[in-house]
Amino acid sequence: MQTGVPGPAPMRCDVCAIRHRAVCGALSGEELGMMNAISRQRVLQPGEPILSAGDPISWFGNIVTGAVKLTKLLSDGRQQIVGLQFPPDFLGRAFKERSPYFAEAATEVELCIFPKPAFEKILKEKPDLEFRLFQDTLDELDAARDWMLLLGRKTAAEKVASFLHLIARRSPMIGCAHHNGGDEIRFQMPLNRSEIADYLGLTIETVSRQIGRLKSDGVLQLHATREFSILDMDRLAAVSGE
Amino acid sequence: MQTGVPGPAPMRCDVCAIRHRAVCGALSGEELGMMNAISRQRVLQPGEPILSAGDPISWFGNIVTGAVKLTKLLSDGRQQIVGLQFPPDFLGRAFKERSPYFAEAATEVELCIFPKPAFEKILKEKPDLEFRLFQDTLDELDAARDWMLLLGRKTAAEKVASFLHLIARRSPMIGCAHHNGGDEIRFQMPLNRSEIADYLGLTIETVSRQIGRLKSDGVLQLHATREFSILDMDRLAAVSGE
DNA sequence: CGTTATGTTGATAGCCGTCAACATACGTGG
DNA sequence: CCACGTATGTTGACGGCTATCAACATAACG
Repeated sequence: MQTGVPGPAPMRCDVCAIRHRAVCGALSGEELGMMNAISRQRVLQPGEPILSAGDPISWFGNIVTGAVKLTKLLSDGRQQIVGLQFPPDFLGRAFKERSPYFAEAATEVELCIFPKPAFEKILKEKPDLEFRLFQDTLDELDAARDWMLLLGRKTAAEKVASFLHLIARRSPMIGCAHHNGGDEIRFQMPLNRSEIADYLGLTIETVSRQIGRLKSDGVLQLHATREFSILDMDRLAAVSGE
Repeated sequence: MQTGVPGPAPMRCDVCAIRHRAVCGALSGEELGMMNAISRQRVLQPGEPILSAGDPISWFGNIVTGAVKLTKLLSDGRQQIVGLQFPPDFLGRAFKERSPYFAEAATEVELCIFPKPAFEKILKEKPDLEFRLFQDTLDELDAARDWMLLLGRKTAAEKVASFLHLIARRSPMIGCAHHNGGDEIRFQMPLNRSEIADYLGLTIETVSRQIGRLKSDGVLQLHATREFSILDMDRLAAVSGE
């Protein structure tokens, strides 16, 4: 049980839900003790900023629960979400002084954070940790390229379907899945309509209309604005283009 | 001087144009000898395929000269260029059995290639090399996210201006810059109109029209369809959105 | 010089953005 | 608990940007 008091707690890592899936999975017992010593828990509310573009980076972190969005802005305010991260993703741009994007809590978020210098020291001493981060970065790059295909070439209908398919598939890992006995996939949407639009390069109105169309087509059901049930996963996949 | 005969040539690396800027820059003399021993030169013609999505990856490479495009396809043939690589970029998806994208020569390309197993062996033994690749991957991820902003939120005019600005800025490094005495930036476009369209998420007609508009606005001049001079770099930057 | 690939320009259509009105959910304080 | 205000989401009408279709021009190449 945790104390609720911030600061290092003895062997907090032992009960950590993402212990093995996060980058920490690359560390052995002793090394984990070092991480435990320098790490702290932090809870963020929806909309709370984590990093601002151009900000000096002073710490890194793992997402324990919740969803974090990475955004970029044009000077006139147009916005694009360039990354959406969930447990057990690593947060922060290593080896760079300043963040190239904004990071913001989309839902309530629990982070396990560690100071940049201390983490970079461990990184230098533990090649396995660096290797793990490298792997994760390669996977992120693959995901970014998949998204470039979506942004550049898919229609609004395909974009929305692709996004819902993505969230539905990953909902158990994300921690937003709801089960109601049947085998339909039910989850709570971690983003509001405006954020979905910013992720897909669309407007809120178009997102709303496309969700409405999928609803009237019987592909999904809305229990509340953010409570989705996918009734026909195959059809959702078919509509998503690929 | 090279012999033209494929296969390892004694100390080819010593005269390599990208020796210090490529990942090889992380290697010392002895290690470079190992790379030299396993590497071969390969020349590709424009349009020649390098990797197909889903293909088993059997080798990696550095781009010595030319431009390589990474593309992804939807099942109905829609295409998106998800990466554009120039000297001294590294080519290939490390730690994955199969390529997540197609790679194809855009111009004539000189590669320095090495077998995957041999390279991965050196990678395991030389943390500096892995670190260098990691850095490059992080930079690629940053670039991919910049492009996501362009694809999702920029207008056709801004997309074309951004792209021309990118090529103009990097033309010296890319090796397509032409100097004609004055300080105007002149270069040979490494992509044809269709490829530019696939990079920007547009059609060839829209690309052509936007280039035409920049021409009649006095921002640039066309000496041939692929010979550009940027007359007003500041205005090009201004039109590109950011 | 003919043939094909590449690029340009014009006319038209449609998808999606914009503007606007309305609906619903949420929170706060009376 | 209800009244009110605000934030979020939906729906409709309309317009503009960009895709599509088509014709033509230019370049590349044998």
